[in-house]
Amino acid sequence: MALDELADWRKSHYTKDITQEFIDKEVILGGWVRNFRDLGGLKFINLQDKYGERQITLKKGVVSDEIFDKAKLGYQYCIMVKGKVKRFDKAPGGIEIIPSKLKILNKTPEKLPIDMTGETNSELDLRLNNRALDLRSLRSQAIFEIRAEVLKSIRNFLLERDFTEITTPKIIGSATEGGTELFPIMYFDKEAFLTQSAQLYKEQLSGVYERVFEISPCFRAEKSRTKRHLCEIFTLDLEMAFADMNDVLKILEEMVHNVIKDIRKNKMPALKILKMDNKTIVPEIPLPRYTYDEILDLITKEFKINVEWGEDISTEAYRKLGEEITGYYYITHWPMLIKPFYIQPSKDPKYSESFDLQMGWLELTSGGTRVHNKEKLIEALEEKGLNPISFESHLNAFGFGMPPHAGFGLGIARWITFLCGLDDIRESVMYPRTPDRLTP
RNA sequence: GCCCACAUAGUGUAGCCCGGUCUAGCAUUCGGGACUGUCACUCCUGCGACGCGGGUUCAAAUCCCGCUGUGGGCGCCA
Repeated sequence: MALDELADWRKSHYTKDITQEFIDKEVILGGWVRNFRDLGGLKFINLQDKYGERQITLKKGVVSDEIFDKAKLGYQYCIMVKGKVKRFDKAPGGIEIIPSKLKILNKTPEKLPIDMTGETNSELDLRLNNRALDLRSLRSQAIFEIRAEVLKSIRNFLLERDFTEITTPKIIGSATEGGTELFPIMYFDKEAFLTQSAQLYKEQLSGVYERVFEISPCFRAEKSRTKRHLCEIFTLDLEMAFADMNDVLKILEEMVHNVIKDIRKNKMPALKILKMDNKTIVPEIPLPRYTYDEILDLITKEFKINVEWGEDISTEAYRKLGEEITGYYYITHWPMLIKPFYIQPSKDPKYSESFDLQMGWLELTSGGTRVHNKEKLIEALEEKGLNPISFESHLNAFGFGMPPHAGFGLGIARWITFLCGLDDIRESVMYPRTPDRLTP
């Protein structure tokens, strides 16, 4: 059977728009077949679009024979329907569409590569191989609706508080910031790298726009094969001038509080689909604060896990911590030894004005007060064994009245993973990049 | 990078330990049929699989080796 042309048909509404006020009105809906049931003289189509679904009902004798016979549909066929909105109490939402015309715009193979019925759970790797299809599933729709709400809520929250959204280069010339491995690329005839963070640029811009944030990708060339690491990550980077760590702690916990409040207010159906409506709850603020020393005490004395002072906390210890402290909490004042050069040391220089925001066993955010004095920054670079010459252009910005500033970086995907109760970070990214996956 | 595990129809699984009874079971998808209020419709019926290569054995989905793929843990992680 030949497919139909779009021709002059245009969608009049999305499924979510069709409310009781539309009764007896004609609408044109378009989308995909989520479910099709043939009862003989009666057929039901669940048409889904980007927002939800509506039931299309075809009763023999009520709709034309032509359209009734045409309605032989498979999962995820792309269709458009012109029809009248009718009230019917037994229909989902009390509303159904009685079609006068049906267009089949595209078909699918008889057997789809992943389960779209909700009957079985296809493996994540298989789902990712067929991601454009998988993203239409109820579950994926819910995850990305929540992600969209998170991003919207973050932007609203920050813009209302005089933050300026910035964009900084993702292609950089030197790989000297330290820490993680970078992806080298060719920039015409020069070697260049994909950026590991917006750190240096956002600091510079805090000396211009005072309060700045950026939501953008960063790249980590680490062959980390875990359920919480990606090679291309999306981070919220925030920096505030005329502020220190305490101001950042406050604004971050307010933001977390607000975002979850917005999700519960606007995305409750999505939370319910993910069975997180009782788990993703608004945390009380201020969030609990522990110092690194207090956490270390707990780990070594209560959990009997050996972590030396000045070491990072092992995965094993974090997992145990997550069992003990289930919600969001801060760990502050990390040893200067394991923090990057731009972090401000505390009064006792063994410690630093730094913090992590944890959710259970997962690290969500790192941040702190930054060094804003050029001479001290040069000293700090040298102490970390880095060459100030290669930071010349960055240091340059610190010569023109750089204000005291503080900030943080937050892993968006990790947060989505936690908010949606997912098992694997890959599920919270539309097209995740891992050491083993470069397509789709 | 290191260690461990797993691989059965389109999808998800049972069988493997203890070789023969497996002509490989089940659910769903898919094909055919019945059905005018379903919503995971129901019922009848049919098609469809042991990752690849080698070995042991009278006999291999089952035991052994290699390869490939996947999963998990650790490490790395501004």
